[in-house]
Amino acid sequence: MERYHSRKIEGYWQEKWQETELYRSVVRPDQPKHYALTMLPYPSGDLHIGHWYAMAPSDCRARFMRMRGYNVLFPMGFDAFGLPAENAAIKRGIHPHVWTLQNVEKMREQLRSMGAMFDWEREAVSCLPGYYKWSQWFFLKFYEKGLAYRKRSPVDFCPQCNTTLAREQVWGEDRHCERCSTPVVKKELDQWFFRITDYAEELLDFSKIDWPERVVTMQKNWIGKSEGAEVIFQLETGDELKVFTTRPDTLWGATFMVLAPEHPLVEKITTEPHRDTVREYRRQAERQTEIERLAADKKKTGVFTGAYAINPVNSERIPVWVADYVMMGYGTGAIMAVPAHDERDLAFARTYDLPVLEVIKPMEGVTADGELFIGLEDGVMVNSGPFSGLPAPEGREKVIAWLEETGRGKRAVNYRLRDWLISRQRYWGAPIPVVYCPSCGVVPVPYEDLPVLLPEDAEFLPTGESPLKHHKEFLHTTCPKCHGPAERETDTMDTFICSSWYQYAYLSPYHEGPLPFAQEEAAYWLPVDQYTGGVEHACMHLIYTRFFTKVMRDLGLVNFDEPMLSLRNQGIILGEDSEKMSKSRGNVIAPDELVERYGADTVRAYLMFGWRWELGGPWDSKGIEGVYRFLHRVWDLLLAPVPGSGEEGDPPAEAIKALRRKVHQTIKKATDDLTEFSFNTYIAALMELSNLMAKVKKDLYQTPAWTEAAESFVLLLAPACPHLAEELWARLGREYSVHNQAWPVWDKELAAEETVEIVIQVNGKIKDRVMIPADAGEDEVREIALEREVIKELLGGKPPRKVIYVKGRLMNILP
RNA sequence: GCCGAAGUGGCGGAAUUGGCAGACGCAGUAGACUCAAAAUCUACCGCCCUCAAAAGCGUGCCGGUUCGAGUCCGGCCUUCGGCACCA
Repeated sequence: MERYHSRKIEGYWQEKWQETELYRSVVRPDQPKHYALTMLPYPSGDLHIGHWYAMAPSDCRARFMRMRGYNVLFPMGFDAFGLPAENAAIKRGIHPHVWTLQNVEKMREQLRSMGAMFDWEREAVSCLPGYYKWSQWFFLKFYEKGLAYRKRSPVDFCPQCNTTLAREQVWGEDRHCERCSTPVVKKELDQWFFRITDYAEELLDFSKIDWPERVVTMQKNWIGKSEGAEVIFQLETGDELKVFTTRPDTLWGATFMVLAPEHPLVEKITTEPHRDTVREYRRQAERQTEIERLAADKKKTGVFTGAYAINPVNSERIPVWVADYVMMGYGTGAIMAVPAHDERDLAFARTYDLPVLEVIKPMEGVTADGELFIGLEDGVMVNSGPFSGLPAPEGREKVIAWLEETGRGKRAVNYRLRDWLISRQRYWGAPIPVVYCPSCGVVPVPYEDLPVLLPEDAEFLPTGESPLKHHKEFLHTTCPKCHGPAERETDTMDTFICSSWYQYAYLSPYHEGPLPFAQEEAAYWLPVDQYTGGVEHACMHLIYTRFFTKVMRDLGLVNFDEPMLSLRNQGIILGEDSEKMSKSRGNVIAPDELVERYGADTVRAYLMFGWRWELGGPWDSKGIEGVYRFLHRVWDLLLAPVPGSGEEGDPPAEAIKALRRKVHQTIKKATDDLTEFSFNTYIAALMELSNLMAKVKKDLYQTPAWTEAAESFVLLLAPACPHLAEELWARLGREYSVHNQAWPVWDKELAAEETVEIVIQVNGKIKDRVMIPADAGEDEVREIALEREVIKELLGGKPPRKVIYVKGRLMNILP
């Protein structure tokens, strides 16, 4: 008999699927829809095993939903702008455009070899003008709504990538670039920002989405909401100094003020005798942030300005200091220091011998850790004038009310989240559609002039300035308003903008018309039902795309609040040495070679079977052999005839029952597991069924029970191994295509066990096992159990004190 | 330091959510087939003691709740992620 030959059948069916447009997804208003989406790849030119690990199980899930009767949209595209293309150009002299499109072409082929149900008619490539026209369109809409603005400020700059970065793209303690791991430096630049902070509060609401707790927590931490009060301190110079505090109940304990070195008031309020030291300190601080932020020895330094502030609650005169432990970028860039109840303030006070005044005492029964009551939120206010004696949480509210009444402050909320810096000083991105006119100022490019085309013939050398700046024809333009000479913005947009709306682009790629996507498609498919991808995007892409969708809703483009209703993260496949895969380590697993050797179906099934999907782990080249053997066994099991079958008498009724039982149990298990993304146990269940089928094959081959088992098996296998299932389906004489069949339904009665083994415990220890009818009641089981020799002996003729019975599982007898 | 996730055989991992710990697979051992090897098939496969059986031990550690704990509660330890002078 012909053996399982993966390469032959996979190529054949991939062509057939394409010819018959099996995976075209079209709007069918009478059918429930399911929009399954997996994160789009960057076209690096090589699909690696991580892509497979993300996409193949996602495809399996999408196929499962399709068989369950949903009209499924499962699109694919490319996040095609970005640095590697430009770097390749610099290094090897290939134009980014050529490099990228070649890579897209290659990866398309690699993706096809996976046998996924992607609808290629909906493919979108973000570097094509028909796509980035709309990325620019969104910029203009954001600008119109006041959500895009230009501002000069100290920003993070990656000296390796030669561009500024968003706060989200700066990682780790050493504040390195997310792409190249180089530590970033600060630069004072004019940059475009998106006002994501306007949506901070709404982004904290996760009630409408089923996302992993992990991602929700990371986003909550990232947004970093803290509630408290803004308090106004009068300075003796007559200036007002605003500070943010989460602890207005500790106001009476404020014994000094601290300004960030960059605080605008510093220069103004510093008195003559202190001017030189303060200036020197500021210079030092500035240098330090640029040179080495790593100095995490946390020694507090600062200088006195000579100025004094008046504490609004008790009119105490308190000194104003400058210190670099206060950051300009958070709150107001100034704090009231309460050394008695804040660790950092205490360290500072100890260093410079400033007074420490205790205003919160532990509640009765609670003892403070040290001599002071640092950081804890409960306690009783003391030394706080009329508020003394109040519990601290209540005090906070009362003090805020009092501040508001007396005009000395107000309730305030602060977020850690910063506005999204979207300017990049690179060539390979969508140009920011703005013109600078000497007489009209900042002028947005009119919608009808979109796209602002990226010129092909730029010099993309990494100078730290945008290459477009040196492209004269691009740079020089006319003002859309006054038609006088003007200059274009030469920075391009962060590629995360392109990926913030790609799920909408797939609906009608490169859409022509007044809006970025077709409304009739949107009305049917949106929002995304199931999103899958890596957790590393928790605080970047996944926040940005939520932000985009909320803005789109406010623009009237969509009528929902969240882009993706459900999200699942896969883990990471490591090299066989348990290290992260990398070319330099030489531990990279190439999927193309695996497909060549084992076939796509084996690779798919192994990626599902080998690990818990959300965890991932090290590759095991022996493990994939096991799955390969399994698929070979399946082939022989379903296709190899049993010589002389059907000749000798009736098949045993018990075996038939057992087989049917297993089939229906497996249907249930597979259904539950795929619903829950438990791919490994789903494959294991198929293996169990095939093991049983192998055992009973010689007795039951070609009986109706066998046929039912065989067909069910193929249907259950179809989402995981689409090619093999299609081939088996055809060879079993069924009509094309297996992927248009309905998912099998399990029959509760057939799946039910007739007899079950229950465990008999005495005092919680297993002493005996006995088969009982599954529907036996407690009394019946008790009778059987107490008659067992072992149990009788252990009880010594006495009646048991107590008997616990768990139906169909166990009986625990206490003597 | 704060937040989160995870610790189960030699390995990847199961365990209907409080009820037979180790499904399924990898690796291993023995056997069958073979001149031989590979492939395939069959059996065994947590630890300890034992010729064997029985007993005993066993889900990171310590304690608790319970007839019964991998699962629940309290306290630790380790690993991996995220955040971090955020006022």
